[in-house]
Amino acid sequence: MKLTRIKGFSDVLPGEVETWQRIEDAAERVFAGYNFKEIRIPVLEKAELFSRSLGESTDVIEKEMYTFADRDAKATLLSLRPEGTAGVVRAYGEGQLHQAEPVRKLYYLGPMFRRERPQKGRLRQFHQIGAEVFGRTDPFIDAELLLLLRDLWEELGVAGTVLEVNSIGCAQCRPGYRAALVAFLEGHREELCADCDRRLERNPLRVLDCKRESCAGIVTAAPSIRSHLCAECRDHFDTVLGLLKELRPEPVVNERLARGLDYYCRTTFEWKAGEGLGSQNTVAAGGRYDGLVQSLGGPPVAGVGFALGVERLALLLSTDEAGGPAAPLLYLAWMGEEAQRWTFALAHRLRRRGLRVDLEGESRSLKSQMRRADKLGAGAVLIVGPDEMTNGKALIRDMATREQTEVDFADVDNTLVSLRERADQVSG
RNA sequence: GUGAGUGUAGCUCAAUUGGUUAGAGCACUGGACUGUGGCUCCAGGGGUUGAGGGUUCAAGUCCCUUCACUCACCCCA
Repeated sequence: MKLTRIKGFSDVLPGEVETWQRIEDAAERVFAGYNFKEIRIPVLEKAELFSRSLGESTDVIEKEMYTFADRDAKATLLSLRPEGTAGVVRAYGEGQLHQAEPVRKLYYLGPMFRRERPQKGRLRQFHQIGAEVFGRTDPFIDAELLLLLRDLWEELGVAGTVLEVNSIGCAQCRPGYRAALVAFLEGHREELCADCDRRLERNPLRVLDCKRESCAGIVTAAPSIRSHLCAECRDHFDTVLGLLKELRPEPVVNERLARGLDYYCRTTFEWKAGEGLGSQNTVAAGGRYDGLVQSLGGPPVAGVGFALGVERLALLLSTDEAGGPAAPLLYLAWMGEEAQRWTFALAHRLRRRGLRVDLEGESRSLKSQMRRADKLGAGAVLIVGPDEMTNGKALIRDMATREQTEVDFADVDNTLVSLRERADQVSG
């Protein structure tokens, strides 16, 4: 093939797509139980929306966004969305959603785009399922989101995940902590790795979760975020932890858990996979972003949310490939042009009555048609050849029992429909 | 953006120190059974050995370039 997909963009082929459907179905069920409503937002937005919300100097903005000039006279810069929160926040403010009802629980799913080097669990077009809650400042909603995710894992049969939580403070207390942390790290500057030296300037909290042992050693002695939280932030975090007590597995407080995007405050969390994901092992992550809506020109309402990576979740599920139980297939085997035309019309009638039906388009031996029926997993095969056409009777073969019965053409439709209904009752 | 690894049939893999016409299993198609599936047996189709160049009497094999993929770093869901 000369025309191939572009790097980091992948096809989801039949066989794998069932896993995605399972994830999406489960997510929709769980969201419904928590009274979330779906929102659908554009894939393309003004570039400014993302630079204002994610932070000008984040890697996502600086080097990972697909940004290009529109064809209008002003050549407006547009970007393929690298994440979902900014767009949802924009829609919430623009649609004046807070006027009618300030508290909104929204979810979305769809493709996101970041031009990174692909690796396991990371593509340039990847898919997220996300949730955003507006107008709730209380810690109960933070906990509710985490319980929702836990329910989703349970619904999907995902095991071995670990929840890490932290509080990174608010606009009042974080600057103080940041200053204390920077002061501490400055004292160890020579011992830090080159990456951390850069982090110190750009996002000092990121030094805390450096993977290098040398840096991790230094960081153990660093000032603790928890001791720098203001009274309100500490109360909020303690309440969240208290509400999560019954969560299995119990969350791990990780004071070194930072966030890459600028808009987060207070509660942050990451849900990590135990095995099967390689180094990109965060399945879902999120946190609180109380000032974001207002900073984008919306009303002063609080926000909390998360996003989960569908590809990563699919990697965790693909091992136990329990495909959804599709309706049993009825296969129509025909021989001769007359029978072909007759079965073609029959197939259409049966499909309109809800049956799953298939048949060949070109003449093949009955043997090969039977082989195909078997391979396709047909529950029953209808056989019509020249003999049946002259007799006005068709053969129905039950593939499991190998029993065949003869049915008048006049009764074929109803017989097949009731056969299917009986099969549904047995399996359902 | 940085580093490492891997490219042979649709898939998983062979091919001796460089040596004839690049093989096998699975899958696919057909037949054994002129109108009946799973098992078995037989046969068949399918390859620019990722691409381009070089060395050599001779390259899947050695060298160079390039492309693709994979993993890790960075970053992040």
